[in-house]
Amino acid sequence: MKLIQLAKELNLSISTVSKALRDSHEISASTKKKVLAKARELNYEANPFASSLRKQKSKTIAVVIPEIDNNFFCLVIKGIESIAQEKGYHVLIYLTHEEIKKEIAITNLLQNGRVDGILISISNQTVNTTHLEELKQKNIPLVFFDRVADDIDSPKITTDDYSGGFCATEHLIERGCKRIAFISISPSLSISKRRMNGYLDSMKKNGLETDSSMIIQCSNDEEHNNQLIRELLSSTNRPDGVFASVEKDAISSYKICEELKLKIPEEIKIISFSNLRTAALLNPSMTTITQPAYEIGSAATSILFKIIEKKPIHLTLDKTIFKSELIVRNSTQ
Amino acid sequence: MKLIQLAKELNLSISTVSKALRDSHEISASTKKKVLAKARELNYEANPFASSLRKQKSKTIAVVIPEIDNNFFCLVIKGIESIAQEKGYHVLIYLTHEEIKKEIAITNLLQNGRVDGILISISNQTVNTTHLEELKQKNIPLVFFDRVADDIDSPKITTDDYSGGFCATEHLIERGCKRIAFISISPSLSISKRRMNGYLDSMKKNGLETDSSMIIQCSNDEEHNNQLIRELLSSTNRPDGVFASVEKDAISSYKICEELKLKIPEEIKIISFSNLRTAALLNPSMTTITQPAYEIGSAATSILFKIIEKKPIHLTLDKTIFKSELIVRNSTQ
DNA sequence: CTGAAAGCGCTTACAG
DNA sequence: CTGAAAGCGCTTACAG
Repeated sequence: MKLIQLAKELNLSISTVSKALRDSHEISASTKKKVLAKARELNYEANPFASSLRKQKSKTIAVVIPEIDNNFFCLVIKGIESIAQEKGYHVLIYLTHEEIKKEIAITNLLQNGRVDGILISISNQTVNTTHLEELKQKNIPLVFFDRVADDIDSPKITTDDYSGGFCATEHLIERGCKRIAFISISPSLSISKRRMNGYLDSMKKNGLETDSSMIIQCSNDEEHNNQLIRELLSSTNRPDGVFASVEKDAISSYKICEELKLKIPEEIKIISFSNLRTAALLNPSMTTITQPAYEIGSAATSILFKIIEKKPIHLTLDKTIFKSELIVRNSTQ
Repeated sequence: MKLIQLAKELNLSISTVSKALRDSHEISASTKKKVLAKARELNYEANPFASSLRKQKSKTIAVVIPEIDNNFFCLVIKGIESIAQEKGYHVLIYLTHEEIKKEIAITNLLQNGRVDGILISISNQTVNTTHLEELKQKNIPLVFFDRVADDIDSPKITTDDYSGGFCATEHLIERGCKRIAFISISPSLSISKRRMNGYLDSMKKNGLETDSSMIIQCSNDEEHNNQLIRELLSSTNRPDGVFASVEKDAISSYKICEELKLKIPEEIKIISFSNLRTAALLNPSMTTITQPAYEIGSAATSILFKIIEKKPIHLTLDKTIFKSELIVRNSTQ
């Protein structure tokens, strides 16, 4: 079903039909009515590529994330989709699998008009950010969420990661922990640094020692990470508290504790940043710092649309920092 | 960066440059080399809408699913993405939120060339399938997975749902359950019927009674579903076994048992279709029938590409049925 | 208020 | 082997 066919059916020119469909003020109400009716009857839908080519707009946004089998990112996508659907926009999904190489390949694909804007949470290998700078230079609207690139001047939606790191550590200390192991995401991520700084400051404030043996820097090799956690938890001076930056590592820690027959929370307490729906049902239920993932997704998307629509952005929106919530459960009892 | 600019830089016509970029046999090796080098240098990427309009191909597929905050669908997407990335395809995501109205709106958007193919798992409200039939009539490649529309002649990737339903029930009966409550997804879904038939046949085979009070037909109103489960579990002749078709309802059941102080598995046993990564860590760990979600996603996508590329499809692939796995844990001990 | 025509940026059949 | 030209299906500035 093309415009020309629709026009023939109506005995009108394609110009008139096209204008009627976009509700142009040049067209009479009666013509509009006839055109709309016919279009609906024949289920006419404009060819998206012809429209996009002509209008230089894609009606599409891209979401670039490191992984998808993770409740945080799933909920973020849900939030993104809710706003995009409202705006009649399409959503492309790209996974970097935590590889900078893939992230660059993806951003290259997005350089030439395929999308009107990009929402991105960078990979844990992303240190050099020239590929992101290039998007900026091409004036492609760009909004970061959660894992942001500090050196790029674009809106950033995050949670209060320093304070999350600090409060989680304070909580463990209040519950009697003295040797607290911090399991980091990649240390190069600023989100990871902020969480770790919160942890370090809380430890220092309470006069507790931290040494490198208590900080695990995770890589992308899951098995290797588990081995590091296993070694730490089975060492003679093992920690009495584990603070995981991502739920994946908390789950690993639970499994390794079971393996080593370490009792949570009696022998070791566990806390984690997590959006697990089952946190309350775990054995024992897990204390979490939970981010408002859905809200992060929808807020980032709203800001992206402000840029796309060239609306003014309040400076306060430009660096939106959501609060995360400490939910105390039995793993730190 | 447009083709015309690239051509000027190279002192060649745009035809030649275009052909060189697509490795046409009409172009000399030396010219190709020069063109490729320059294109890389200037980071040239063809305008996707111009290409798509001209070639009548979008290099994009759509994934239409009822929800995303669910481990099954997350893993499916991961499987889909792996194949799409390999093929250089883009992936659009659409959520129906279990609403037939949204499903129809989405399929209408996909009628006019926006995608080269569609992967869909239908909403639980989808009984009438004319909107899917229309896609077929427009020759848009279509592959169903998990929640399939039986009456549409398209490839369908599923798991052995009847046998999953049967084995789960047999397992509960072996463990001593006599009154087993089946929590269904929407009854209109064929996947739901198959699971329920497996349940019913196992009950009958073992001479156990089933009455309608033991079968909960879930709606899209989460709170209402929970209320139904709560009423059932607090009734005087409550079940001694719960078989949930989706993990969401199993999680609700766990929570309600806690609320009612019903001990799992002593007073009530629970089994569920589920891809929860934390199933083994729940209190108690949950017995699951687990579907190979990632494989379902990648298999469905491979078949979709066979259709897109007009390769012959073996009849055996057309109705691929994966095996799901019964993983016995403590909730049915 | 309606319509003819140009043009978005590519690709490809055809001419040379 | 290279290039001029048509055309994919729209939208919109312009003419009438």
